[in-house]
Amino acid sequence: MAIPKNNKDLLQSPKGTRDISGDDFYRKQGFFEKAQEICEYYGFSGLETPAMEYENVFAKGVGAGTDIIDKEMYEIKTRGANKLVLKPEQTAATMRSYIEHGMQSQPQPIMWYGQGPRFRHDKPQRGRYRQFYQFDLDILGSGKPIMDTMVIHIAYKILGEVAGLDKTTIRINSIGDKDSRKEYSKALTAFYRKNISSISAKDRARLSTNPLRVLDSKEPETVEINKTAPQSIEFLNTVSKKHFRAVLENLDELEIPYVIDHTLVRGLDYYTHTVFEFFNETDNPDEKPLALGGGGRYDGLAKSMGHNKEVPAVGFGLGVDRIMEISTADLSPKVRKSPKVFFIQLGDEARMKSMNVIEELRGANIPIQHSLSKDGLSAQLGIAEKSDAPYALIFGQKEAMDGTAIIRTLGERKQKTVKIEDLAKYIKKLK
RNA sequence: GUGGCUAUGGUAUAACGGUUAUUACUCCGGUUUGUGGUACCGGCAAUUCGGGUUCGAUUCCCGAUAGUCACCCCA
Repeated sequence: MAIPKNNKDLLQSPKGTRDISGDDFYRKQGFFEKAQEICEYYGFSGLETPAMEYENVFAKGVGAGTDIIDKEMYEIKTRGANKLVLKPEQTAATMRSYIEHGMQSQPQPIMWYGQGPRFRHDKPQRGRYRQFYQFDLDILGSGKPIMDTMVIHIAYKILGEVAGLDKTTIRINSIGDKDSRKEYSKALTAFYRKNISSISAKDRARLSTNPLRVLDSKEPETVEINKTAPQSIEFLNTVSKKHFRAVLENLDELEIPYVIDHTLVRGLDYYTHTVFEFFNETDNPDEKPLALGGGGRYDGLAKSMGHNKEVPAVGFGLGVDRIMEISTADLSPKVRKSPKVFFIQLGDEARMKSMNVIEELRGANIPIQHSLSKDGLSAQLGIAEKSDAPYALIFGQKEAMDGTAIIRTLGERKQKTVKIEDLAKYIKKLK
C-alpha cells in the first residue's frame, strides 16, 4: 500500500499481481505438494508448459467470442513477427504439448497434472488476480466416462482432503458430443430468435457468436427467459446420453454429491459432454460463493487447434489463490521443518567457526535456527525463547577453544556440555 | 471495461481547516561486554501521487494510482 514518493510508477507490483511470501508462500507450496501426492497415487505425472504461447494456441483452441480471448489476453511485445501471449488458461497449452510431442503414440491415456501462473487482464477483486495460480489435471487420449468421473473425484478429494473444504458443491451438466452440441446450439438460437425482444442487446450480440453463452447471461431479462429455454440434455443423442449417465452413475457409486445445472455450459468453445464447476458454500450470506474450479471434457479441442485427429480428453483447473483464501487446513510443505536447536554463538572466534558446526548439524539432518547476525548471550537467548526450538546450542569463546558446545534445554533451563564430534549424535537422541 | 466506497509509519489506529501528526504492536539498540519470557530507557518509521479552494489542507473539491464491492466474467 505504501508507495514510495519518487518512484510511484516503478516500485510497486503491477495491478492485480502481488508478492507471495511468508505463510502464503509456504501454503501455496504445501497445497501443491499434497495435491501432487494424490495425483501421483492415481498415476498422473507432472507437466509444466511455458508461461507464454503463440497466440494461435488459444485463439484457435479456446475460440473467439469468449471474454478470455477477446479481451483478457496479454500480448507480449517481441522482436519477431509471431504473436506471443501470456497463457490465460492451461488446457489449450496442455493439448499443444500433447500434439507437439506426438503423445498419441504413447500408451494412452496421458495423465498430467501441474500448477502455475495464468494471466488474464481482468479487473482485480477479491480472489481475482491478473496473475493467478491454477492447479490443473488432464487426461488425454481416452473418451471413457470413467475418466470424467476420476477427474471430478480427484478434484473433490483435493478440495476436501487437502484444503479441508467440506462444503463443496459440484454443479454438473452435459452438452453432448459435437452433433448434440450442434443440434442444441441450433435449437437455442431458434428459441432466442423467437424471443428476441425479451433478451438484452448484449445477449443479442452473443447469439451470433456463441448462443450457448447466452444461457450463462446474468442480464435480468435473459435470466427470466432462460427458465423456459431448451435444456442441453434434451438434445443429447444416444451416445452422449449414455456417456453422461455413466458419469453420473460413477459419481453415485463414489458417493460424490452433485447438482445437475442446466444453465451450466461454460463459455469455452472446446467443451463437449461433461462440464462441471466447484463452488464453496459459505455460511454468511454476505459472501457469494466463489467458483473454486471447473472443467470438463474437451474432445473437440485437438481438431479445432488444427490437429488431424480427435483427441478425447477431460480435465479440470482449480483456483489456488481462492482455495488458499478460504482454506484453514495445515498446508505446510515438507521443506518447512520446525527447528530443533537454536544456534547461539559468542565472540569472534566462535562466530567464525559457527558455520562449520552448523554444517555438521545439517549433515546429520538436524533442523536449526540461528542468530549469527547478533551479539550478546541474553539477546540471543531471548530470540531462542521466542522461536519454536526446544533446545539452544551455545557456542562461545571457551567452547570454540575446547571443541565443545553447550546444549541447553530451553524449557527447563538445564544445560550440558558436549564434544563437537558427539554433537549430532547427542542431539539426535534428544526428544 | 462500467459504477459505488476507501486510502495516515511495516501493521493497527488518533487528529472542530491551524498539533513538533496521536497511540499501540512489530523492528533496531541499550539497562557494567557469558545465561532468557517480564520491566525500564532510547531509536527507526506515515498523511499514496498531482492539481485546486484557503492566510493556512491529513481534513474540502477535482484528477491520477491502488485496494475493495457490485456488474461483467471466471479460477
